[in-house]
Order: sequence, then structure tokens, then C-alpha cells
Amino acid sequence: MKTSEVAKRADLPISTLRYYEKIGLITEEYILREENNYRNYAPEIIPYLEVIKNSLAVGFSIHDIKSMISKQGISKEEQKRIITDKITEIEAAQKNLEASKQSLYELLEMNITCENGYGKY
Amino acid sequence: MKTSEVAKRADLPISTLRYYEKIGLITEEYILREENNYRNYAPEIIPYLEVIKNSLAVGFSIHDIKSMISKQGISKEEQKRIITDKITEIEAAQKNLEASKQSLYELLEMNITCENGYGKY
DNA sequence: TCTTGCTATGAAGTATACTTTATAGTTTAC
DNA sequence: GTAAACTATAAAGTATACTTCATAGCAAGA
Repeated sequence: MKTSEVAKRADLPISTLRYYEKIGLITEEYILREENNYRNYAPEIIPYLEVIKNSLAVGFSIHDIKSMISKQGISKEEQKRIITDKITEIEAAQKNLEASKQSLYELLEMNITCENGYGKY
Repeated sequence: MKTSEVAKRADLPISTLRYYEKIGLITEEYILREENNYRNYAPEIIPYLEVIKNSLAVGFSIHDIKSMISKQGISKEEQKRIITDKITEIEAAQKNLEASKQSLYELLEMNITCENGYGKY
């Protein structure tokens, strides 16, 4: 698969794909080079990129993702710890979201000019 | 309340407080200046900063927060639209979080070395 | 063939959200 | 009364995650 096709299917700019490769987020196992030096991506790149996109959307850093992805140098305990840490973070974020949503609903229900929630600040 | 106390109570660096003020996220209604030019924060700054912290933690940008906060120049309809938009965004974010959490739980439950999720990549 | 378009690279630029530095005035504790 | 601690400012620096630019090689259709 050529770069442009990956870009289209993963809905990512080509520049981002090359950036991910440069920083080692896309490892060489996903990329062969043709004789003309063009990249030839393995089909598995697509679900892989989905994992990355979802992880980023949810607040993981590229560093986090690389940690979770690279199997070298970390024990299963380490991996497990990273994952449970992230679940804890997500649960905190969920609580925050719920609280924010609640504030916003209250703000909608009362008059917007009242002295509460975002209305005041 | 002086800067250092606000910093302590809101658990934010002093530099961040001054930065927020500089970019207009903390408006002047929360800050008086003493004769020595020291800031004197209103007590309401604390819950206000909590709102900001939660919003940031949940993925809102400073720009977003400023939009929600500023009352000048926008009609109530505009404000209402912004708020309902934000609620929609929050609900999308909640779905994402739930999906991610689910993935992570699955990852924990199966063996980490299996050919799924982060285990493979 | 030749022009348009795709691919490549390295380096520089951008946006966001801060932090650090340099410098200087103010207050407090001993 | 003086040193340590706190406050202030402007400007520069940092980290993350990309994007854009300049340049150039390859490819495919008219």
C-alpha cells in the first residue's frame, strides 16, 4: 500500500504518517521500500493507526503509546501497570466530563446570566 | 489572597496563574492590585480555577474555555449554542473514553502477549 | 516527450500550553 | 538593618505534535 492510500484509509495526512515513522511510532515492520524508494505499507498499518488515533484522542501521549507498543525492555507487570494507570486516568476524566456536563446543563436550564457555572466566569 | 496562596489552594504553579492572566483567561474581576502592586485575588478564583482545570483535563482548549466564559459581545442564543455544542462534544468524548476503557480492560483480561490491541503492536 | 502529479528528504515553521530566566522592587524574620 | 523570601515584569525557552517548505527524483497519461 502506498503512502497516499494509507493516508486516505486511515484519514491522516501523509505528513503525519512520515512524522510517526520518523519518531519511531510506526516501526519498520510495517514498511517496506520499493526499488524506487517508495514506501510500501503492510495492510496491518490500518488497524494499527486506528489504535494510535484512538489512543491520542483519549489523551495518551505519543510517548505513552510507544511505551505500550514496544515490547522490548518492559515486563508484563510494567505493561499491566501502565494499562491500569491509564484506566484510572480515564475514570477520572469520565468523572470530570460528567461534572462538566452537569454544570453546562444547569447553565442551560437556569438563565444564562445567573451567577453559576460558566455563566459567572 | 496572594498569588502563592492561590497557587497552593488551586494546586497550580504561580507561573501558570500569571500566564492565565496574561492571556485573559483570568479576568480582572478576580484580581485587585495592592499599593505595592501585588495581586490580591478574590476567593472566587478558587472554584473558577477548578472549572478551568477540569475543562482542560477533559480536553477543552483554553480558547474553548474563554469562549464559554466571556459574556461580552455574544447574544444569549450564541451562548446557548456554544453550550449545547460543548455538551455534544462532551458526550462524544464520553463515548470515546468508554470505548477506550473497554479496550484497555479487554487487554488486561486477555494475555498481554496475544495478537490483539496493544499486545500486537 | 512532456507535463502533471505522486513520492522522497531534511530542515524550518506553527500552535498550544506552559516554564524559565533575568532583573528588580517589597516584605518578613532574625 | 540586612539577608532571605516573596512578588513583579518582559522576554526567551521548552515540550508536544504536527505542518510547511525547498528541493528533487520517479511515474503515468495525452
